[in-house]
Amino acid sequence: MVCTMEPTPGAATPARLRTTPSWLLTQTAAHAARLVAEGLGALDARGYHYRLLAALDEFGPASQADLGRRCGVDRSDVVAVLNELAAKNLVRRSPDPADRRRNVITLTTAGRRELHRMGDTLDRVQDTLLAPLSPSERDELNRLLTAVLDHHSGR
Amino acid sequence: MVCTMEPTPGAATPARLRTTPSWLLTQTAAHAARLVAEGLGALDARGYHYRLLAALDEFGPASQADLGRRCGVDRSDVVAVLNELAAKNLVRRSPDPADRRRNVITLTTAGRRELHRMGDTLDRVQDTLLAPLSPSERDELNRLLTAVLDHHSGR
DNA sequence: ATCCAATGTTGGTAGGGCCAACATATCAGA
DNA sequence: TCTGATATGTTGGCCCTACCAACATTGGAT
Repeated sequence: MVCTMEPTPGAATPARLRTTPSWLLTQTAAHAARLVAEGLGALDARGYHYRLLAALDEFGPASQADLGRRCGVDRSDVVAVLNELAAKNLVRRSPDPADRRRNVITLTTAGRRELHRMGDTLDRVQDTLLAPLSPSERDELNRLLTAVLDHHSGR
Repeated sequence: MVCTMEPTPGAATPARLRTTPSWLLTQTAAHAARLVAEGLGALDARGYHYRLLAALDEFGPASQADLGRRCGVDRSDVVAVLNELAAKNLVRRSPDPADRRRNVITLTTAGRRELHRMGDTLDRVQDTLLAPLSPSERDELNRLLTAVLDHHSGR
């Protein structure tokens, strides 16, 4: 879905906007989000799902709070996403014997399989997104964005 | 207020995410949006308000449909934002004698003044956002984002 | 014991980005 | 000139990401 409400061709966008980094960033991100939504949507998933599955795959079983911290997802949102993932048997949620406050979230085999499928479609999405950039330009973009991101994070 | 639900320091973010352009983009954009919201919020405004005012200032009076097309804002959202701007006397909405379907939206003196105030705070926001980048890096980022944006737009 | 911190949950909120439908008005072609 | 396709302003609604507040339960530290 999403047909993007971007400035329509034929109607010039104000220069004040075109030259503002925050505008460039949010507009480009909107395109990225749209493409990601389309890609993951075909797999009946959203960005949040991929994030959590990726963290589970890379770091192994974890508590919900850990997952949220790693992926930048609020605790309350983690709950909802995990409910959905668990309903599809992509993860298992079991109480942590060592700390009864926690749940241990484990990636299932089906979950790992889905993760890979999502990863593949996301790879294609990146390519579509960055189509106009050369490999070195893509690297440079990644570098700059990472710098900004690191700066505004805990570091 | 938005305190950003970013990956918490101490908890590593999955490499799969850290190296994915679309993730870098949306996360950075989230920071940008947060900073913009804080800045404009202090002036009791939002991004949409700035966009429309900027277009009016740069291109003069326009119809609502034109404004929406120029700024990438849906017609229905333009209505709401214009209601708010008109309530504050920042714009005037009058029927177009030449085409009775349209309204002619005009920037008022107060509107132009507010626009400048917003522009000033947004300038500061850009500086905060891009703090870790050198001037040439900022230019490069702008260039790359513009390329991606142009590619995915009407061109 | 006590108090503070962390965890999982529920239930909101806000902004940006859309869509469908409608009445009214315009315009181009038959 | 009649007519069907289009454009415009409006209303009402939906979704996703990003948060926040509050609460009960469980751990930890003192």
